[in-house]
Amino acid sequence: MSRYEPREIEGRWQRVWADEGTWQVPNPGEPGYDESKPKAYVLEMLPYPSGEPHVGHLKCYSVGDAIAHFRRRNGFEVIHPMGYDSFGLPAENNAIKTGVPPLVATEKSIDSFRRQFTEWGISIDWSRELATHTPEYYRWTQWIFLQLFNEGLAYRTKAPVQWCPQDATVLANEQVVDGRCERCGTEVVTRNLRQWFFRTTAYAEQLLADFEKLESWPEHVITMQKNWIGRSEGAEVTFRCDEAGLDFPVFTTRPDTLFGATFFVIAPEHPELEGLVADTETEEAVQEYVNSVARESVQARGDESRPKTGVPLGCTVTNPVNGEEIPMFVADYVLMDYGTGAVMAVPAHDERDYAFAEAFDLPVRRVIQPGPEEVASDRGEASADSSEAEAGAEGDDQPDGDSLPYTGDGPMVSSGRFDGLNNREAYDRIVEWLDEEGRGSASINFRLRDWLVSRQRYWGAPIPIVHCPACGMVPVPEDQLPVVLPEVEDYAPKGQSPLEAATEWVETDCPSCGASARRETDTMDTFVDSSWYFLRYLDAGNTEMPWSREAADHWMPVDQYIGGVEHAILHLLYARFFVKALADMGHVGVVEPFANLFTQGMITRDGAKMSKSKGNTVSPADYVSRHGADAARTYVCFMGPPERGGDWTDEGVEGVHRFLSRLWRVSSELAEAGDVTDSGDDGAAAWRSFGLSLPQGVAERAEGEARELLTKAHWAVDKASRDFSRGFQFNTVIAAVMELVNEIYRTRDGLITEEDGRQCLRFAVATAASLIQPFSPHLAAEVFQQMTGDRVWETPWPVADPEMLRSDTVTIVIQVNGKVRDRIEVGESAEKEEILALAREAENVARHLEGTETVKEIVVPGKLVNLVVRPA
RNA sequence: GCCCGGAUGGCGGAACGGUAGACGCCGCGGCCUUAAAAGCCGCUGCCCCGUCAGGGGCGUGCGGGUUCGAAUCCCGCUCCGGGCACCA
Repeated sequence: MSRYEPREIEGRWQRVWADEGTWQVPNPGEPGYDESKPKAYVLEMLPYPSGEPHVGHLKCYSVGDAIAHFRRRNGFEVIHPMGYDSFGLPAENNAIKTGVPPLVATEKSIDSFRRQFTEWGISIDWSRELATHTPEYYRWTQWIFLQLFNEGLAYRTKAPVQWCPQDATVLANEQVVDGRCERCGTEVVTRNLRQWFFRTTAYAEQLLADFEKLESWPEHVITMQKNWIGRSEGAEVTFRCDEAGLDFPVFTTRPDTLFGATFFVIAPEHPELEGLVADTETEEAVQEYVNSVARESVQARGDESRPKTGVPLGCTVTNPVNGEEIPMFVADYVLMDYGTGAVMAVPAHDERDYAFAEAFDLPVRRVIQPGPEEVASDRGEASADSSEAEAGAEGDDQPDGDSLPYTGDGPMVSSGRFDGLNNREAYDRIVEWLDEEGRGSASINFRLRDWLVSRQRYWGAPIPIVHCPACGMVPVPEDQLPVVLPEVEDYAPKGQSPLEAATEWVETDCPSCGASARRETDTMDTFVDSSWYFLRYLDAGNTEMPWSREAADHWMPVDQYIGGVEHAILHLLYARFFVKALADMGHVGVVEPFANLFTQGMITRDGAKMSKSKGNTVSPADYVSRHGADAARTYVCFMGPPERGGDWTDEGVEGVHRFLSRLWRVSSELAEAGDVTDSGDDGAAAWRSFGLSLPQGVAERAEGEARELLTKAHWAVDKASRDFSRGFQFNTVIAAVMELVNEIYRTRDGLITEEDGRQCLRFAVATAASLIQPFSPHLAAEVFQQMTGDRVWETPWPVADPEMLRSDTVTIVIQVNGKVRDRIEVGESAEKEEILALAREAENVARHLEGTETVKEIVVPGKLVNLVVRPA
């Protein structure tokens, strides 16, 4: 007998699918679209094409493809496209190192990705393929930029920004991790530069609120985004500096501690700082301090544990609640880009202010006493009496609950007419009072900042703006798009865009007045490209617009999005922002792009993340050529729950290959044993119409092993269907099919010799093929055709017959005092009394009941009996 | 520090509060073969009693609790992984 040759089988079916365009789905209204079916948009995050695909890609697209197949066979019209996120730094850095232009390296890599996706047999609608580096695509990226610009959602401004010295470009906040560049790990520094931003903060509230509109996202991804957006409620309060004639608003989440403010701190980047100290004796010291802070890396400055530093400014502000003059400082623990860049310092009730007060020997004034619970917990009777409070605050012999800084709740002290009130109540009252007095108001602050989108790099979409000496910033007219990325000689980053060197391209005429003007030379962050690609798939060939509203209305939102958790914040947040902005402009009808999100876990090797430097990488191509795509794909889905990671082992792939070989072998053996047409045309017809059924009479006649095999097949269908829907438990779906194949082998010898037995075997084998199809589509197609003459991908997902899931007898476990002592077989509908009687008779049970009296009898029908006894 | 995950045989992992360890890997034994590979069949949590048949005990990171019954629920920890963090 011949053996399982995956390469041969896989190539053959791949050709069928390519020739017939099996996975192509037109848009509604076009020929071939089935309006009667519900739609499903199944999408995996598009790959960044660099070199060859790795196992992470294999897993992502294997998982996504399984979902796509499952949806198709459950009656959905499934759109499942593919593209490439092909602008980006790695290709550019590679160009600098090797001299190979980014375009050349990128397109070579795309070819490799496309070839491998085909060899893996991923069911992709190639008619919708896109690559973000092509002018056909980035024309529309530029178009969206202009829409945002016209809406005031894209703007250019000078601001302190994060600069990566290695990549010589600015970075978005989201691209700075622990003060280092997300890409290259270099410590970033702060620079004051004129840059382009998208106004993501305009959607901060909606980005939070619309989590409600999602169907199913992993909870931890939502949490991460919520933390990133970082909404906090509080109040904005104005402190006035009379000497300078300036008002300093601050944001505080604790207006209830206003009376405890004993000093005031502003950030080194604060715009008023320079003027405030100009021509004073503190000017020099302040200047020196500001310079030293500017030299520090973002990481060093972010270190919470190091001692507080700062410089007094020699002037004061007035606390609006009590008229006190409190001294001003500049200190780097106050950040310019959160709140207003200035804080009121309440050392008694804030860790950082306390540390600063200690370092600079500043007064600490307690304004909240420990609440009742705290008092109870530290046996000292801390006086809640407001008149005595002052004494307790400065004492250095305080017991536990009284220690400062105190961040809990309790009654107010030293707070004028708010004394005695609980601080939570005082919070509202103080805000009300501030509002009435015009010295402050309730306010909400977000951690989220606007998205810095300009980059001083080459390999990205040019920003479609022209700078005219007369007209200022002029958008390139839509009919002149795309602004094509020019070729340059030198990609090396020099702190300004390499596009500056393309003088012929840079020098242009103002679209507005015709005078000579210069093009914007910064390019866009590549996250801009990937923030809308899922819309372009819907109408990929459209040359009039980025997508038609009808196409978007039909297919959006993405029903199932699949990708790595590493994009939990950046990509997903940006894409959500884009869709909200586009919705407000009327270009799409949904406000959330991804209704359901699935994040797959990372595959490791020898317990470690794969990397070229560790030499533990796995090349999918090697395994595909050795064991076949089906084995590699099925293995990554079998390793464990797909949302969790897993460690790659060669033995594991071989095990799956063995399982697939067994299925193939029994199939070809059966094909030889009897012609499919033996079961008549109605055999194949039955598959088409019922999904899963046998020729007339066979099931009814089946007994013994034949019956057991049919039962197992229906059990597998039921189990697989349930686990598929239950959070994509692919590992147990595959295990169920393995069990079925094992049962086929157990019963094979007895059944293969006669016609009915062969029918049952054929049924079981076809069922196994049908169930494994989402993971091993080639082998499934081969086996299913051998068994039924039909095409498995055109066959509905099978449904188990409830009659076949029932068995006549059930095993009842008998416990005595919770310990399993025996098992009995009883009729399916046995009565409680009958079961109990049989249970007591069971040999081993009877022994354990000797010399005892029964206290309680628990009977779980069809499952177990627990006899609770005690010595008589 | 705060917020999420996770911990089950030699390994990856299964188990609506009801037979812990499905399925796979590794290992061991048998069959086939001149031999090997491949394949097929079987065994495989740990310990103890028994010649066998079989029986008993222990066991899901640790300590408590709820329950007839807990890997699963509750309380308190430990360790590992991830995210956020001078955010006022």
